[in-house]
Amino acid sequence: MKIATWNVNSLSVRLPQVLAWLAVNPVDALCLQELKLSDEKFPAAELLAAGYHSAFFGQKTYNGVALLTRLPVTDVQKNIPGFADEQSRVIAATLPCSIGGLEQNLRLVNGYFVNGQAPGTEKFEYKMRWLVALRDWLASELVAHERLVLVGDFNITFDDRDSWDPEGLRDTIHHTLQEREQLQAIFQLGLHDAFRMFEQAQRSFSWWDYRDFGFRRKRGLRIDYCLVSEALKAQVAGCVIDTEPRKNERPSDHAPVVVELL
DNA sequence: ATGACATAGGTGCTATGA
Repeated sequence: MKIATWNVNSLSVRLPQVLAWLAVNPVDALCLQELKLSDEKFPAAELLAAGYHSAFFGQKTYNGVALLTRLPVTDVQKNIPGFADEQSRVIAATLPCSIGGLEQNLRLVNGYFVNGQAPGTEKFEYKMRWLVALRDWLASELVAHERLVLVGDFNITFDDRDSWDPEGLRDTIHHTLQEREQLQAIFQLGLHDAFRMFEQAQRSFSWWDYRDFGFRRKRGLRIDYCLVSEALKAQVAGCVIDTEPRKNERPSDHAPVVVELL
């Protein structure tokens, strides 16, 4: 079974690219971030015609997340319970699947983590509060769901390998010790970075700035992740960043990341 | 360099992203 995550930076603009990508990469689940549209504008009919059910949590102009799945999901959760948030950043659901030869559901959590702008700003403080709330909620989710996959746009580089210029960008947004400590706290719940379970090329990134030919110059960040719980770790068969869509006309600035579970 | 490029909303420009 394959699960993918992709920050599409406007689903309205990127729908044709999403449909084209799914036609070539018929994953079991595609988790989207930055829909940038309200729920009434979500293209559920077009996706269903392409063979995908949708669970979505939109917002006008900003944010917005969705789960596109071959099979319908259950127990959909929108945002973090108990954490008042005007922004649509999390959607989670239970997905029927067959892993390790057993018919066992898994819990799929899709997050569009807060950007945070810069250390010292109100948005950075919001990012820290949001990360603490997410970690606390994930701890309880992991008690309820042994098999859990957390994917999304994390907006944090885990370590220096995840940045094209770790020295020059030290202590700037996506690179601060505070952000990395919060991400480590999430990993310490028993979640494993599927990408780093395998040998990967140097300068493997999932986002590149539109400006200054960032993609062509390999100046990017790895900020999009697929994490699996302890019970799923032995089932992870691979994890790749698909840079092909970044070569499209009018691309998203993010690339899809795909994890395979056997 | 509070820049660059892209998107939404709206129609000139601001807010936001990473």
